[in-house]
Amino acid sequence: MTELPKAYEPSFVEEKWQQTWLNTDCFHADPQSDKQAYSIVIPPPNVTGVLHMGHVLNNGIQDILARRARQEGKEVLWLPGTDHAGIATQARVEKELSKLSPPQTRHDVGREDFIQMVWDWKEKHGGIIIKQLKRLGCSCDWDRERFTMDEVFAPEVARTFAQLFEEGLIYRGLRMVNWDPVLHTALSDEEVIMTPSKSKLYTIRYQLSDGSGQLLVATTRPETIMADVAVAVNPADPRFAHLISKTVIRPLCEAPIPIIADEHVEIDFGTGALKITPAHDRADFEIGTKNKLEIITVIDSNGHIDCPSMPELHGMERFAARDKSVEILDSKGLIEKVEEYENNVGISERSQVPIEPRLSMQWFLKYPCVEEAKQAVANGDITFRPARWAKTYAHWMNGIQDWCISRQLWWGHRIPVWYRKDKAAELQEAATLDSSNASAGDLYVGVEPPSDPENWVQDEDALDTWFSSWIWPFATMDDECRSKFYPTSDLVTGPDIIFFWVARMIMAGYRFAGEKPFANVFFTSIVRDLQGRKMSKSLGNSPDPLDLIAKYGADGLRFGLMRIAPAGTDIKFDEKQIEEGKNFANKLYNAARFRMMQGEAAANIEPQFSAVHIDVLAKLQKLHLQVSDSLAKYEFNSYTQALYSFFWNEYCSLFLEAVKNDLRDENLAAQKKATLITMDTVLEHYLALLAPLMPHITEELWQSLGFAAQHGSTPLMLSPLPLASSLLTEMDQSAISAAQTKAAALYETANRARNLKAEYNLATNRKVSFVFKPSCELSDDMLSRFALLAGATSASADANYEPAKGTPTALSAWGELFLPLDGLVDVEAERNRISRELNKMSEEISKSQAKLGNSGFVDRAPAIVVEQERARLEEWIVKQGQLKTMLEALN
RNA sequence: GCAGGGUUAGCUCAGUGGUAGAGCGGCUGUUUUACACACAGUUGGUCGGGGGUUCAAAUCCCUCACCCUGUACCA
Repeated sequence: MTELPKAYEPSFVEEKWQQTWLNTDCFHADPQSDKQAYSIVIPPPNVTGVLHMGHVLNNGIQDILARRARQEGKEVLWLPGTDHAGIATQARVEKELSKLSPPQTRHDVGREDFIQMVWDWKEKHGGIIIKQLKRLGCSCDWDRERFTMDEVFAPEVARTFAQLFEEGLIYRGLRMVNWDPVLHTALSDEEVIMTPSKSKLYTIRYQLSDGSGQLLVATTRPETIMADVAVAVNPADPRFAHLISKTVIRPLCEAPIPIIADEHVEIDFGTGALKITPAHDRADFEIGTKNKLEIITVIDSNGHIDCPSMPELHGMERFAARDKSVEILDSKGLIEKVEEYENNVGISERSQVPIEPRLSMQWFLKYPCVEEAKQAVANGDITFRPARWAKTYAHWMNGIQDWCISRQLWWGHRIPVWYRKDKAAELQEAATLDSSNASAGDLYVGVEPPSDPENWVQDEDALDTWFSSWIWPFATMDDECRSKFYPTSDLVTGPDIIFFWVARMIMAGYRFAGEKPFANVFFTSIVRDLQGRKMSKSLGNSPDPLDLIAKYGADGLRFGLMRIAPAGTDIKFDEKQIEEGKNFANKLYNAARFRMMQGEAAANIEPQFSAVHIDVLAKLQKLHLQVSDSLAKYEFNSYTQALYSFFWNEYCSLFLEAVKNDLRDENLAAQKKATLITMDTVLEHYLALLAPLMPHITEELWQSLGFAAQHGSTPLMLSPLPLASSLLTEMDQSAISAAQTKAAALYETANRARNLKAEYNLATNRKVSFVFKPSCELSDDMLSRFALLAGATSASADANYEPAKGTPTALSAWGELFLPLDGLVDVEAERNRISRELNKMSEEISKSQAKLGNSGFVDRAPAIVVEQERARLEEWIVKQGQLKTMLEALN
């Protein structure tokens, strides 16, 4: 007998197999293979990031897809890598600098040294997440790991820029952008989170220059008044028509400014008059441009007031300046009223501070291949799952705006643009720069620096991180790899980056690789805490997956999370679920251990199969179908659930309990052989079906149960999937169905017997005997399996059985069932029990009769449904008769 | 404002027109030689409210409420 611990200990086993897989190159993709290709590129996590629950879900799904594809005989590339994450990483290192004494900034260090520091930091702390992904068991081709700034990828980014520039799609210009005053950089619209916040709406009196009265203006930003260049009213507003083209006195930095007419002003909002501050508001900028108004800037890049002519405010932080300017206005008697007000404020995703709309010189991209990208999703060439995300995508694509791709950062891809030294100053002030300037020889744009670098000055800015990740699906591959594995098969990612990443990759794919980047996009759920909040570091509500792996094993974590991952809605994460994953692993381990304890079957004997053997094999065959079906529909929770319920309920609770005696009783050698063969078949198939989800424990058991040895030492992860069609080959369908019916009757009858025992308060292990007045032929085989399942010492069939008065009885698929208790039972109680059952039965019968008496039902319902109802009714009537007989026997 | 999703047992969730389900929890019993990370039994639901379609509605339609998530904004 094999000595094995009673409980499964995952950590040793998991790390052992992770090592083995890596050492034997199991995950390596061969572009020269003639097998069908299957490929996924990983959504590259931030190089400085650590694994969170979202990653576990995301990469768990990708691993299932990749491993299953290998089993199906495909050549699988799962391409891993990390993202340099410009802002996040730079901010991380700047934080370190600020901790020095005295605190330093990147400017103290200088560009080159600072970038070197980030690289050093990346070498030291980066890539933790890669180790964590390996610990999760991810079967990525680690030899092909890419980094968005490595020596292969970086030139591709520059090449992309250069090509788009030449096409005239990239230009530089003075535009209103989202400015982050803490990080000192522009942000794309997608990086700004509109957040409802409580603020105040101030109504301010602007005096007419001619002294004939005042104009009330409502604003939330009195600190920008010094930059007002006009007040606008709606031309259709009769209240103000007579004022248009008059002037009012700007209340701070006093000067006359015109009253203009513009349709953008809402008549019904506020006072109906809008102050125009082109330098500090997006809409005002447009109105200003349209009306050719001056642009006055009074807030600097730090978010401080820059207005020397207002010394009281000059240099103040913007929010302090707001209070101060209200104070000043109030002292002049210019505040009409102050109201509480809720409006949406744009918050920087990165620094969490309100962004400042600011006029600045930035690089922009007009997206390429927008139409193709739209069409691809609309016509199903690229499938989105769940499908509703296609609508979100279409909505964004229809309102698509030019992408601000420059960031005032040092860590990242530096913009590959050089200015002619003698013209640099002039060029950098130009309102618009594009390929026409390059053709004039003033600009150089290219992957390599110009050949005469001394004559050129490179642009200071870096590119938005997403400008590198949008080419990830093809720029990570060399030509050979691309010809085999591009376009990729599936992309698995979160819906939160549908615009940041997915949409942009589609456009880049069409533009640069001539084809869609992937055939399917699966959007995962978002993992939330039990209160429904998004998991975040600041809330501290995100469990560390590594802790969970330590506690429950990577397999347990994967299983538990996948089981609650619905397709389409968010997950509320509950650690209990992960514990169940661990319990399941333990169950599987013990079932395998049980098999190992039985040894091998005698060679010289014919196996004798019973209905329960055939039944479990038929259920296994069905499981094969459920698994392929669920995976084909990307329904990972139903895949997991099907695996769970087959193994725990069908195999362990029913089948194993019904066959245990075959293994114990030495007179049942033929049955034992059948049982061992069946156990081996089920386990072999089952481990393969489960392997994509729980790769470690299945690999371990594959080995210890001897399946690896039988297949020439092939590890499970490289073994082809056993076929459902290889099961029950020698039986026709009707024989299988007959066996299943027989097995179902056995299990159902055993349940009745257990219920009966419980009803009479007999402990599970109380030794009892059952007697049947059979309604069908009962073999000794079936009776002994029944006794085992029911926890009885014996069961017998006796057509002439005369029960003592009051003997507990039940109806079963096998006929009347008796539990003789030697007169221990109260006749009255038994009579009551049967009467209660009879009442229940009568209710069901009348309900069913009413239904069948309804012509609407009989005529319109599908024939099969009506038939079922009739059969049910018939069955109940028979049972009713039996119960009546039982009741009479008691009297 | 607009769009999408959700509301089913105490909890987490399945369930696309035909007798309301699973796991966990609760309660009762069992250390029966694979597993107490277990086994057996059992208790929990006007399927968010209202209306409609239908012989039949958790399921389809309308409406209301509440909760999410996007997205657009008026100072």
